[in-house]
Amino acid sequence: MSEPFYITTAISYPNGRPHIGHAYESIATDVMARFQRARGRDVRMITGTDEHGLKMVQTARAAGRETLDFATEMADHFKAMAAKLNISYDKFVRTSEPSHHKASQALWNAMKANGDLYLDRYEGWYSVRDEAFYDESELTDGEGGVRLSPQGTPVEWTAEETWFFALSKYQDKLLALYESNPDFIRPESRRNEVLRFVEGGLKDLSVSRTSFDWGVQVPDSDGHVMYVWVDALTAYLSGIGYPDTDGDFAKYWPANIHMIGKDIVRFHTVYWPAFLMSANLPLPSQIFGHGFLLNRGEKMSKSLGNVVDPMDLADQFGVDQMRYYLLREVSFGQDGTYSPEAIVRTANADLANSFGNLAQRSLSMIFKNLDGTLSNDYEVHADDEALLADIFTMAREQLPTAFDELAFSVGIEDWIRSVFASNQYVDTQAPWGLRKTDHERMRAVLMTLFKAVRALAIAIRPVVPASADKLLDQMGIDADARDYAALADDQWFDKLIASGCKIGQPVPIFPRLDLPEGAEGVGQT
RNA sequence: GGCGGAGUAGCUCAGUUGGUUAGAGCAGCGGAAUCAUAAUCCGCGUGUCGGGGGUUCGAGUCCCUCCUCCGCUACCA
Repeated sequence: MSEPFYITTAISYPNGRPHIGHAYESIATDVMARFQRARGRDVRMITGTDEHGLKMVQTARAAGRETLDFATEMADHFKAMAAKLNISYDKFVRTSEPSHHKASQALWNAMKANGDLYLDRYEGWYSVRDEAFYDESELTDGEGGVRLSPQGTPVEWTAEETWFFALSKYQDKLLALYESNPDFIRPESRRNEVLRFVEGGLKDLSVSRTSFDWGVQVPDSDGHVMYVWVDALTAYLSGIGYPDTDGDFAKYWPANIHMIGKDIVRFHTVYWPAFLMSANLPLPSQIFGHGFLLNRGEKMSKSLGNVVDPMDLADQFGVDQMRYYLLREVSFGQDGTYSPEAIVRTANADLANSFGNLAQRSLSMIFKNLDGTLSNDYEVHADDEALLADIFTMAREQLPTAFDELAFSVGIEDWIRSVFASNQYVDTQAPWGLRKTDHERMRAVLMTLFKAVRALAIAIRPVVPASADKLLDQMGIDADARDYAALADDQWFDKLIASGCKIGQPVPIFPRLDLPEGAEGVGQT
């Protein structure tokens, strides 16, 4: 059995429709999942929605809806986005599901059994909006004598009985974890921030609420629901069957990667491992905090009115074009910026002009000049060997090495270099000239190109799965011969020829894009 | 305030442990070719490497300082 690989996106808070940031995270996670599948790993990918907490109740109420009803509608939007963007998740966890409640309660009981949960009284300035208590010193005065949190939300003096998690007990263990697993938190800059935070001392964490009931009931403690983050993080466990520790859970836990946004790094790198240690569960290998996407360099916000619907972007430019742009142009881990012009420019330059056209011209010549027939009984020249050697080095070594490190833009750059090399090869060999002067040599060149295009398509397939498949379909490559095992198979071409494969009139896979009407800033901005 | 990151060609960025004339892609200009989605290929960049100072035979690459932007964090009226 192949080695398991478990990866998750963050469990999104669905008090609104998904935006481009959600799309970005899902795409990056999906590319990693597809890449690992291609490498032969037994992949499990989980995504979902974190539906509890007062904010959901309030948002639903403002919309005149029942909370669960509203949550269901929003969760459906997230599912629709995933479907549209070709996200290959195995399970979509909704934290409102009974099975998830059961998992959260099991985790709770495990932490309690370890002596890390205790009931106490909490008094302080509480912000309903932030679901957090603040110290007196953090507050500012708002209009009409209202006290405001650092986030500018109103706070009220609140006293309630609450369960605490003994986070302070775990300070040393967490620091030891970061020390012995330097890659536990990535990228490096996030790791440093967390280190400093934990070194500064940890206070016990309030992990239950009594002011509302939309959440997971605390076991044997009427009136208490769990703090949203306790049950949200548990989704990574419930998604693979916990508390049943056999089956999928035994196979996939601990997770290889939790992919999250940089804004929730602390919950995942401090609270989460502490909860797991408390429950005596193994820890995930890595938490990766990716950056944010900026719209033309500006932060997205509802007030600026520049929030982009990923569904619209996909409709305008194409799903694969959008996936490609986000991974190629954004250095993963850092913030990135996008604009219609940039997406169009990149998609046209790389996908339509360079790669799409390479495939089109190659297959077209095979169709027209060789009647679509493939053959392997030609004399190989040094140029042919050099091109294929270059491509295989990229496809089998460079790109995989980069993708393993989540350095998607680096791997894609290696890929596009090989595409450039292939176009250079076409022009240098000029098979259209050989057609008249040296038909045998032309055949060798076209067969070399066929092999080149296949390897290029397989290499980039995790990023642009639908388009790559459309191309490989036209090339007669079996659906199950599009992974790394296929790239390592020396016999693939002979087998393909033996199957009697014939290349038909090719159809372009990446259309050239035009800048949509009304897009501002044509040219450089 | 503290800590950390960033500031390199019009745009987006690479630049390893300091070492030959600072690189890539895109955009732009010129040329070639015509198989192909008017796509491709070749050629063309005198950039104050944020400012200043320093160490060194030699610094984009180390040290100091200042400026700007960003992140985390602390606090004061």
